[in-house]
Amino acid sequence: MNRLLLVEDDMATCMAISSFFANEFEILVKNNGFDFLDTIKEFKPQLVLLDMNLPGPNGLKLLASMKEHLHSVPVFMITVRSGEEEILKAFQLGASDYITKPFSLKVLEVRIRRWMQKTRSESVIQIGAAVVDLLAAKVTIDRSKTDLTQKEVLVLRYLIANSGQVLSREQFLDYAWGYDFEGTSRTVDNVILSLRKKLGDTNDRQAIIQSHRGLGYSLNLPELLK
Amino acid sequence: MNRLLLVEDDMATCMAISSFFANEFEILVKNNGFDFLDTIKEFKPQLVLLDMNLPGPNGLKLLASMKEHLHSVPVFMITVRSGEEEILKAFQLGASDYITKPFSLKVLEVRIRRWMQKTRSESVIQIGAAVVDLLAAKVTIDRSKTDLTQKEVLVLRYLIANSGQVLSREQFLDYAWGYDFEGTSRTVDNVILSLRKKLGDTNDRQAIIQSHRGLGYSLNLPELLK
DNA sequence: TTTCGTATGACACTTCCATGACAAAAGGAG
DNA sequence: CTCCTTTTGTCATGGAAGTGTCATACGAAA
Repeated sequence: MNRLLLVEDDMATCMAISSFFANEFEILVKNNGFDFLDTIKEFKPQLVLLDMNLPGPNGLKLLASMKEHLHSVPVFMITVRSGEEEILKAFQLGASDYITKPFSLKVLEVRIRRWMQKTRSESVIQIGAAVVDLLAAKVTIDRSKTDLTQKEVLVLRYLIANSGQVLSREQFLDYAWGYDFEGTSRTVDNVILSLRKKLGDTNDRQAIIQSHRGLGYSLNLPELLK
Repeated sequence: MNRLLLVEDDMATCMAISSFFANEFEILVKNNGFDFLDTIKEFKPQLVLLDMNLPGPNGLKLLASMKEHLHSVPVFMITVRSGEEEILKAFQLGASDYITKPFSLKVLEVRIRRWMQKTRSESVIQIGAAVVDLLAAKVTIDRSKTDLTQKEVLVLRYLIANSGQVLSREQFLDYAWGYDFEGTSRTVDNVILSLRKKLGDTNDRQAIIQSHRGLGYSLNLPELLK
């Protein structure tokens, strides 16, 4: 699950955001700007929501100090003020987006998702006729539940995380078995096989887990955005 | 110079934007949504600013129809209305950003700049009428999708990586088959043949994959992304 | 022990693609 | 322009490699 660092001192906003995204992201809330860099290094968030007005160093200062060292982590600035100067400054310092209060949580969600380049990172996701809960390792299809084994969860998570892309058997082995594993390609095939069974997949041209001869497998969700 | 397509019926906004960006971008202004797709195909903008309220088809419709064919061009929606539904819809349809009037021209500028820097590293490429996704091993042309085989992916990747250059059959064989492969030249030809079919290519003077007698093949992209 | 997860091998089946044959096109020489 | 050669376009086909699937063996956990 993706990690989200929220740095915000207004309790109402904190509560709103963290409860709204609770199922989607692992959220760490900080109420001030102290120890900002250390927090990021430890928590390793995929994205940071950063308030402008904070006790301690203010948002722009934090952004500046952070972008010196950790260039790759995207930062969304959040603020009640929306002065042009400040917005420009924020973008100039490397902010990825700039959200003005009050804002819609749903809109914030799509902006975050778009930036993470992941359309779905929920733990519960619909795959064809099946509803998959990766955390609980369960598949529900037509009201009947099936458990997923460890390997099945790993393989499926990898498929979902890279949905649409063709993944080679080597990649699966590296991800789910470890780099030192000396397995045959049959090993991956069999996990795919059982996944297909549990997902009620068909293995034809409309298959959700598609085979690509000589390349690997890919997960093709029917309608990515409905 | 980067090209910017502005589709907007309010003259004041048009004037403001086009004069502000005159030195930075080559701007084409359209006052309505007619001939939208054709305009894009001819003008080949790096980015589109699209108003929601237009004479003719409205902004969301245009966005939807466009994203079916031209994935790679980022679109910023511009509007006076800012209903949550509409914003969500726009993002779901593939909008890259959503700007609410009135807006600061300078802020618009940094948002545009930031997005132009971001779009360079995409795995989805437009080749003629086809949209190619090498990671997904897939070609979309007129809404119908075709899978690419292993050899097709390799050859096409090599063509794209060296687009514009003439590549000999030997080079293809070395890259996609391996140095020790003892194949005939027909082997490469057949892959090129099937690629042309899947890409909807013509094999004439305007062909995208061009033959060079005695030399090899080259990929000629119409200078959309360089 | 029994049970479950997992890895491996066997076998049938499917698909790709290398090959060769021939047609079509391009280029060069006369 | 015409003929001839060389190169390329295109198709059919057989073989071989990749894959689906099942049965089985092993080990860990209950």
